[in-house]
Amino acid sequence: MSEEQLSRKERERLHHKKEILDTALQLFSENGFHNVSMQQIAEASEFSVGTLYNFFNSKEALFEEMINNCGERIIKTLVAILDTPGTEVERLTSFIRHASKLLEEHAQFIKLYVSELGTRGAKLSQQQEKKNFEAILNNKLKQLLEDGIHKGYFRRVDPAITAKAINSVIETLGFEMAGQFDKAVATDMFAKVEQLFVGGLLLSEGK
Amino acid sequence: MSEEQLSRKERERLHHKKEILDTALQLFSENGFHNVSMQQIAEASEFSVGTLYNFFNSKEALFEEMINNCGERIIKTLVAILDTPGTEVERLTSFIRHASKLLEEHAQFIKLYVSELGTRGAKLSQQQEKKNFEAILNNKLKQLLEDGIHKGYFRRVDPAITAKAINSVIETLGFEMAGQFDKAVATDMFAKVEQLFVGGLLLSEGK
DNA sequence: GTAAAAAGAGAATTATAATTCATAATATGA
DNA sequence: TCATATTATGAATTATAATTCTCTTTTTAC
Repeated sequence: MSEEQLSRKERERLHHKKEILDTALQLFSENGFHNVSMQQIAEASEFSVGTLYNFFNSKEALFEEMINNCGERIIKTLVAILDTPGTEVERLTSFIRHASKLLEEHAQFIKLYVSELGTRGAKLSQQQEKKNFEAILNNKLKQLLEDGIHKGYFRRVDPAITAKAINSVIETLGFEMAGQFDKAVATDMFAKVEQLFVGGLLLSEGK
Repeated sequence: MSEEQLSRKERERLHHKKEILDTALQLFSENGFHNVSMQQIAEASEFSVGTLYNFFNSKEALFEEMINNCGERIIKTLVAILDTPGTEVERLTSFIRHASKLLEEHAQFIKLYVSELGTRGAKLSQQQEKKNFEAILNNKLKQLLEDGIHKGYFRRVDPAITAKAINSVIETLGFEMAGQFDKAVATDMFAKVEQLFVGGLLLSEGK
């Protein structure tokens, strides 16, 4: 009932909403929540301020919807990668490699997420559905590491901290690259991350 | 001429300034730059708004001075630790261990720094002295790792990325703990970070 | 003890930006 | 084609908060 059965009108409305959200993402991630006005979003998206309020109850609501929207998409992709069949080593490797591509597409969002939810997180997550994207990912990765250790692939490090470490680096790199993404540089960096973590964790690795 | 030769009045003034800066740090790091008004800072520091403007030209200026103030102090401590005599292994270990204590003292600031300078960094650093604290630290750590690799202590990982990884984790942990710091938890976490990195980097480490 | 200077106070001013709302344009269906 | 309903518009309203400015209090120096 909610899949294909949308009237042209409804589809159009949804499309307009998406346009607004995309514009907002762009602006917010370049300037931060407080440095972007509804006016600016209106101009950039070629709608009027009134129309924005037609779609969203408040600037805050617009922001939250945008965050959830993007976060959902990204997390789905990453979780899918971690759930791929294969040994833990292969999956970890694949995860790090894919992160590079994902950063390319979502660098803007990641930057925003990290920088706004530092001071905003508390308030945000209390109110609404408390989708803590980072936590979901951390858990998933921790599980993978735990399994890998059990099966004797990895050294006996702490899975939780290691998961955090891996995610932190990825986030930091994404952060740094946002705005001036260079595919070659990114690929190279992530190869080094892979070497650092996968190499550092493997029991077999001699030198 | 600028060390001890300050009149009581000057010392007092400096002390007042410090009080304001401390209050500001507290408020800013709990709520973010835009969610704290000069009014609030005035009330919390028990001065009037007018007096704040007596000390600082603008809210922006107050913020920047606070950031530089704190950053300077922290970076000095960390660099000192990295410059301590001893082998690279010892120094890296010591660095990670000290980070825990440092976080305890400066968790608030670190949180603020990370969350505000994401969207603000560009503007800020262009204008003024461009003291990029993170970069300084990263370089120092990178150098240490490079030396350690040369001398055959560490595996041949990429020093720059590894430095970034270590700093990222420390930052992330600091971020998470800000506001609800628990010494025992912190110590434990950093022991695990140490195990992960120092253990993972050492060539000798068999299991 | 008093006049000049310095520091502090906080109400008034100004600027900015979120939100509302009366009006206009557009689409729908008979 | 016209009446109605929907959607879009952007100027007007309102709220908030930075900054200024005049007045008061305190300190200093004679």
